[in-house]
Amino acid sequence: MKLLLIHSDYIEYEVKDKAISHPEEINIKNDRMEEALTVFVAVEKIDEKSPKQAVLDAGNEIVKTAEQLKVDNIMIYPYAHLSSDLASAKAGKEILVLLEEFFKKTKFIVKRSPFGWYKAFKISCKGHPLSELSREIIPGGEESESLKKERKLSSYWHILTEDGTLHDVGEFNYNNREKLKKFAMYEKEKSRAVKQEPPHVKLMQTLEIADYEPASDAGNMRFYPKGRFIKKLIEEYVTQRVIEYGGLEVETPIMYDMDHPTLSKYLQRFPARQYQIESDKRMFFLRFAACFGQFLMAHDATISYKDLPLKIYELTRYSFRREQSGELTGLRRLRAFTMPDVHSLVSNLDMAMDEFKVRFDLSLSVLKNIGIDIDDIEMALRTTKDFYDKNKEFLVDFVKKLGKPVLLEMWDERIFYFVLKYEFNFVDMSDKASALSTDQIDIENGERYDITFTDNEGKQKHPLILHCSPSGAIERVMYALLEKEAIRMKQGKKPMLPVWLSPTQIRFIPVKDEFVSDCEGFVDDLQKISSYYHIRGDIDDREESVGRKIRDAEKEWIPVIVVAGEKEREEKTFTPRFRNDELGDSNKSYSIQELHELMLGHVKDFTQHKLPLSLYVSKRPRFKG
RNA sequence: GCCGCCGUAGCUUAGCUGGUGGAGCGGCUGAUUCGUAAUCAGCAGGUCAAGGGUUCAAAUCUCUUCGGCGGCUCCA
Repeated sequence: MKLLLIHSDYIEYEVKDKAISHPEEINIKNDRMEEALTVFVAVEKIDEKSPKQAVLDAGNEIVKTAEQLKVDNIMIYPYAHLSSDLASAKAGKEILVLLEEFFKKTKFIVKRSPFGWYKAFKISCKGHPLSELSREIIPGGEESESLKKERKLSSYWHILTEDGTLHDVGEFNYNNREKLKKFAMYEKEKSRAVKQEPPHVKLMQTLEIADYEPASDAGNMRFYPKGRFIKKLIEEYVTQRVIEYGGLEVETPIMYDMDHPTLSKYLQRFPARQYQIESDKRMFFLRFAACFGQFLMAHDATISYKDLPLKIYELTRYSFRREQSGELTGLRRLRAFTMPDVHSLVSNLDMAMDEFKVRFDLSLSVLKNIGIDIDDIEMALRTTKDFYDKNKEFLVDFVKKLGKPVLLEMWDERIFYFVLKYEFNFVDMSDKASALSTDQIDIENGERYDITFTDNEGKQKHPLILHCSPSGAIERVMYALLEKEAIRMKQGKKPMLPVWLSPTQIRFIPVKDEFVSDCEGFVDDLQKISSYYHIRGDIDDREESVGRKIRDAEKEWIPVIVVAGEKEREEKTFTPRFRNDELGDSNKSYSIQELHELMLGHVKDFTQHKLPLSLYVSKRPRFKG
């Protein structure tokens, strides 16, 4: 049976002449239905063998679509032209009647236009992506291509534990692994319990980190000074780690010719997802990943096997994906995002697997140091059955490294360009999972881009390519950090960004005007201790009460607050308010030198920058209420 | 993109069944010089997201567009 489903504002028809010698007898010559799913049906030979099954399969498929579209009305419309292998007129009519009866038992209101007549009809199609669908129903057993693919994807979800056992996702005992359960359910069922605005949206605004920009396209954010600074620190940290790992940092264009022979093939598979721009009558698309520039560069390079693994790195600001508008939320998913992407060209699968291990450690370490721990993430491994069977030990090693069970998705055959992929996913308060770090073993693009290296026998070969983002999109890392703090707030704890990411690390509050100059001296002393390590202090010199200034500093999540007056001027020691106990003891006194050492422990491994704001709080504009 | 909800000063918001918008925070001015989460007083901020319609009269009803959120879909 062939179906053409049209989500229509209305469908109306008028019966004209007989199309076959003995058409169905009719009472009404015309009819109309509003807000209907119009189902054009061609009954085929194959349906005659098992009419009931055909009706059941078709009916269920139609119900599924109708529920998705939230329509109540269904118009069944015989339409022979959909098939070249039609059932007999008698069988066709019977099956359509059965189909109508199928719907009479459901909540839907169904009408059927008569069989065997030429009819004039008018239809108004809504025109959204789901409004026109075609389906092929093969009764019993065999499913349509798309269904088959879907089924295949959904039936191979497992939990892989450290002992190497594969568990069924549905039957696994999650016990204390609530987040893994949520992640598995999110991936498999796409189901979620909590329905609310993600808390990081309010936080990114009130902390003056980032905000929506109505004058741009949705999903293109503005970053306020503090947000830009935090983002820069993360960007630089990830870059530094990749360079230490051996990545060669490059920069490539953000737009590419849509007609370029290599790229156009790639694009044709996903035509609707890019921004397109015109320049001198040529059409360009904005890059949606760093791959293009790096692959084109590698294509032109002369590479020896001795150079492998060859690691090329770029931090794209930005990559663009025209995600569906309904998918965009805060910093979680954007249309313009900053993506660190390091590719590694390797000679064969063995080298790929060795390299994969190195990068796994890199990703885990990068995330951990940024402030996202193993407890905050759930891992997914995605691979083919073939790869799994041959390399089970290799995969289980990653589970052991992580120290907790992971979600394993397995395909019968390779559907994508990679044979193996891992992701670290952050699961937020709304049970939504978002991928952060990821790495893939790509066995297609070396050839597609005609990248070659010379092996030790002088032969030209295509490398395999690993695609890794050690942190995931920087904006998404910020989302994860904020969501993590939102969870802490809900538990009644004080939220805080990691010290190295806090724009102000120590806030000095003079009790009177006359102590502002002393505070300037303290900030200066802090800076003089080291010309390399910058501990960022500032001064709240506003004409406000001390209580008020402390309150404001707390609202800014400043890790250390120091009130300075007569005592501090005399003794040069301070009794700071530490935001948490790990930073220091709020009942003890510290000298400037000791405060510096305390802070240093939290920042020494990261990139160093001075305060990106005015030293004086009184001289700062407010970017957000 | 689809379905649903929402959009009042920079921010948070009051405004009942239509009768030309009130407040708190923030900002500015003045007073206060203060020791660990909000000092006091005054002033200035609003084509009620934008545009059209209904009406003597629209923040309020209606339509369209834009933006945000939730769900669906999607996530190479």
